[in-house]
Amino acid sequence: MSTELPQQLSARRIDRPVPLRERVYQAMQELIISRQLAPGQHLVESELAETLGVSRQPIREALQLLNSEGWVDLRPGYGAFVHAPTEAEVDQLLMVRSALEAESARLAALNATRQGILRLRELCEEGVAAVANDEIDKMVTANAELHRCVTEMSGNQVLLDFVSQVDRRVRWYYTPIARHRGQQSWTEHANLIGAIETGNADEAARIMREHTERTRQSYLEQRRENPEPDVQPVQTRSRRRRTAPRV
Amino acid sequence: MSTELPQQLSARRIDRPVPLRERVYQAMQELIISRQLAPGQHLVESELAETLGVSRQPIREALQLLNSEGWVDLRPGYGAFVHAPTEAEVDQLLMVRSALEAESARLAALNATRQGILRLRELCEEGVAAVANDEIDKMVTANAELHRCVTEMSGNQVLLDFVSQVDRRVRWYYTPIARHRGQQSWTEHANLIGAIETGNADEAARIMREHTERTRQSYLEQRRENPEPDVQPVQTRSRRRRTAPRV
DNA sequence: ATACGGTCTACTGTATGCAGAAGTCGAGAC
DNA sequence: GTCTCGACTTCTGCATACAGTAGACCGTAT
Repeated sequence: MSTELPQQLSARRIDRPVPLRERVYQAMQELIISRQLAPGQHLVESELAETLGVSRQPIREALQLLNSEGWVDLRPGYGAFVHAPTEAEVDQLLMVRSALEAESARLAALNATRQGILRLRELCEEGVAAVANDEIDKMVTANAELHRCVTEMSGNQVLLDFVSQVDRRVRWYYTPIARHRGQQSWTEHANLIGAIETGNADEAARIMREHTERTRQSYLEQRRENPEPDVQPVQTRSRRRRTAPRV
Repeated sequence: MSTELPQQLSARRIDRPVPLRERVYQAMQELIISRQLAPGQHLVESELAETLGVSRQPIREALQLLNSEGWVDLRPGYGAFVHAPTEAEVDQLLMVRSALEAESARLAALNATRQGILRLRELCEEGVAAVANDEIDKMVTANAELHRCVTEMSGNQVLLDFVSQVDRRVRWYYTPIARHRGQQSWTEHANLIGAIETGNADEAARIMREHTERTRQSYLEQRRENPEPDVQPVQTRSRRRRTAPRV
């Protein structure tokens, strides 16, 4: 081997064009999270295809994926519908999140690195600052980042996959009412980081558990105050009428 | 409404024909679990289509699903490959399982019903009997059933979904070396049931945690004895040669 | 031989076509 | 007016067709 290409391997392998199904998946997830596609809504493949400018094939594949992650329900023979979570389901999902996040914290305490701790402290400061300035978006972002960082520090890739998936759905359900519970949340984060830093696994897990459990309680309270604000009965099959309704 | 149909609603709604993609999914999962499709193997869509007697479309949809659950890896532009778990990944998956199963036990203890306990005891007896008679299959089945039963008793449907998914994969990875650890396992199960019956949530969670943790340790030991028995390097792209190789 | 380059083929990604199912609308019977 | 029945429409599920690409094979030059 005399012809060796310069060691610029950082040039990164050539980027395969991202498959359409991926981009459709991303796009539709956005549409669902942003409520442009309402829960319960019937997703007609041909409409989506036209809207996104692709054929039905990538749409169908994206729908499969969205279905398997709980964003849409695929009813054989009837098509896809945006998933409409029940109150009980959200609660259950938050419980699962609790368990997984607690485990993350436990493992993170065992695998903590100096850089990791520093990063956590940074994020914590960002969060506190965001609360002080009442910047909701930054708050949410810092919170998500911090939790993700903890899970990454667990060193468990499989766990990271699961938690990411659960968290995305939690954010979808929960974000509309998230702004509360800002102050206390970041004190808890600080305690958590302390426990992780000192390698106190059980303590870290306990704190994380209580932390996420409080989030769940907060959700339940919110729900009790304005119960099921948008509980349109899932229309069994919302066909478009053949002729436009008279105006 | 004078014409009311007899109250035989138990007749159950008409059964839509199960979509092909579902059956393909089932079939392929079987093929993977039974090792007829080896880890790392390239799954050519047209071959599968011909083998199963359907077109590529349902195959592709099934592959999407299998991919999202970690059974196959979809490499854009290169096709589908049976997932080849690394040792680390299996370990990590077993950790996640531990956390989720422990949570199941905790919740089960809080929601225990008389019937549930009875069913658990039944399964436990079956398991003990299977061990006594050295019936591997029955052992595995009873074990799976028992764990599933516990998760069902948790009353958390979301949790049940996750645990089921994780358990299926664990069984795929782990079954070949499962037979060990029979005896002690069922004593632990008995203790677990006791804790659930008395509603001792923390105790139930602790027992389940240690129980599954021991399973993980057992896995690690097995691996240490015969490390990576079938670690064929994943062929990057096993094309079929144009002309059959000369015999 | 060994290296290089062109052609060719197998495979994926995407689009289109077709059949069947299920709801909708309207006309006719009562 | 209300009910019933049948044609129509729209949608999904599945199959097929087409294009682009990446590797395999093979001849040629060195």
